Amino acid sequence: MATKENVRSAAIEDYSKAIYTLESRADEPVSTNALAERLELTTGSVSGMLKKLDELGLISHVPYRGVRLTIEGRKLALEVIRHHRLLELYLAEALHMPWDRVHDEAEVLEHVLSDELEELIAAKLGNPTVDPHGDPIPSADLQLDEHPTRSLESLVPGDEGTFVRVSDADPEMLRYLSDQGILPGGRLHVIERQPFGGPLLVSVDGREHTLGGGLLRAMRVEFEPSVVGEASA
Amino acid sequence: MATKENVRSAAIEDYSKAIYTLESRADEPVSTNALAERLELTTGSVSGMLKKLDELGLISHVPYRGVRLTIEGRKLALEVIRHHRLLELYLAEALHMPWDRVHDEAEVLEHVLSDELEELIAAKLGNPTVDPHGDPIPSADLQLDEHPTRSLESLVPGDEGTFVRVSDADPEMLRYLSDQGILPGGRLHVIERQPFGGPLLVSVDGREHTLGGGLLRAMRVEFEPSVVGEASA
DNA sequence: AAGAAAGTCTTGGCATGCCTTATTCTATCT
DNA sequence: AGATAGAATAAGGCATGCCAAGACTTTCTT
Repeated sequence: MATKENVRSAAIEDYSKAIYTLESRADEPVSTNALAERLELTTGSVSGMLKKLDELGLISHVPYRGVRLTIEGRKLALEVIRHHRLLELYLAEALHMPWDRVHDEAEVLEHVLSDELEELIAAKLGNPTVDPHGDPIPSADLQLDEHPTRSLESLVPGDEGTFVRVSDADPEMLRYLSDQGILPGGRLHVIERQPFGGPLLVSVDGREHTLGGGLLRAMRVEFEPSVVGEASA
Repeated sequence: MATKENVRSAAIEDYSKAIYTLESRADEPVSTNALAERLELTTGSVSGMLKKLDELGLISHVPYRGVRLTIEGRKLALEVIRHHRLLELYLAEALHMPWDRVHDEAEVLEHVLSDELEELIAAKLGNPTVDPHGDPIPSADLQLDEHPTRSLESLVPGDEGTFVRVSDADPEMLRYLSDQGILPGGRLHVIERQPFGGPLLVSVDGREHTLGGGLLRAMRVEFEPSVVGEASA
């Protein structure tokens, strides 16, 4: 209840964003530890900051049990995520910054983007709904629609869909993908799967590639409404 | 000598920038008081910060005598000024932000602009040399060429030149000028001058205007090489 | 199911950066 | 020399981070 409006700082925004993503991965309270790992801080620091965020009304924190965002907190997180993804797209589209570098840049700019500039950018881009990595951009009123997607890890031979999304966390990975000409929007068929979590042989837009390791976890495809492929092993 | 490289913060950059502009107004050391006023801080804060800037090798500070930027300090100041003016121009040109608002926005962004983004923006703009208010933009290697200009305050009837520059400090003033269609690049003739520091009757691009008060101090004109008007009263 | 070990979280003390106010010092003007 | 304006210092606050010590919880063992 004691929501103090307009208390923001880069740190507070980063915490909110991190809690948001961790919380939506598995819908359960986020642990201090998980947060510390994600933010690359010590648990001590996180613990102290959580107390403050709670006082600010952005989270509800049950000691030793984890935190959840309040409505206010979620709003803040989505604002920052909107900033981030709009900026990523803007940097890529308008300034032709390579997509493996937009993330780090946006990470800083997201905290200083004014509402006015946000609007100008969104308008310039035609109110886009996804960023260069395929991540959905929250709308101006902070609605976020996540399409259901599946990571390549869960696919089996014969599955076929559109490569729509890839984690923006690892620039190397992004650079590799664009070098290979594998880009969101590409049509993807699974040809063969090696056993024991081995690589996947796929074709993307007609060209064959062998993808393994972290790539399988980072890349996600969307199936068409009708064709719902089924995983088993 | 004890220049610690890469120590930057928004505060440090703001101090450097402020010292740079105050120092170049009248070529003499900048007083703690003058700085405090410009930065809207107490002299106590400024005094402490100057000690630190001195230790960082950005200024040389003679207690009770004022400060001057070192080579390093000047470099930092010019970098920030370059950022600021490039951003102002970019916001105005590429995003059509009204020119009375670009200043405040740039004031924040200037501190977080990466070298890479700076380059992309400069390239996009075609390596421009002046910002929307006519302030010169330091080049990539931090050369700044200030053309000699004269404020309207010093003009007399008959003088004629090009309106090239206006202070970006006051949004109201900028809004007023653009409402009147008075924009940098305009051809300006002085028709009449009221006595006792009164207003000036001028024509800009053929339209007559009466300009007085702060406007006369904020607006500057450039004379053509040959036509050097002379002031007297 | 009790107790110990392992894992997780909080607390408290400390550091840094930058600000404020109150006080003291210096320089200069008369 | 004394008044006064300007400048420096001291002491304290807030935000955010760190580390180390201790408290709590979960899990493992028997």
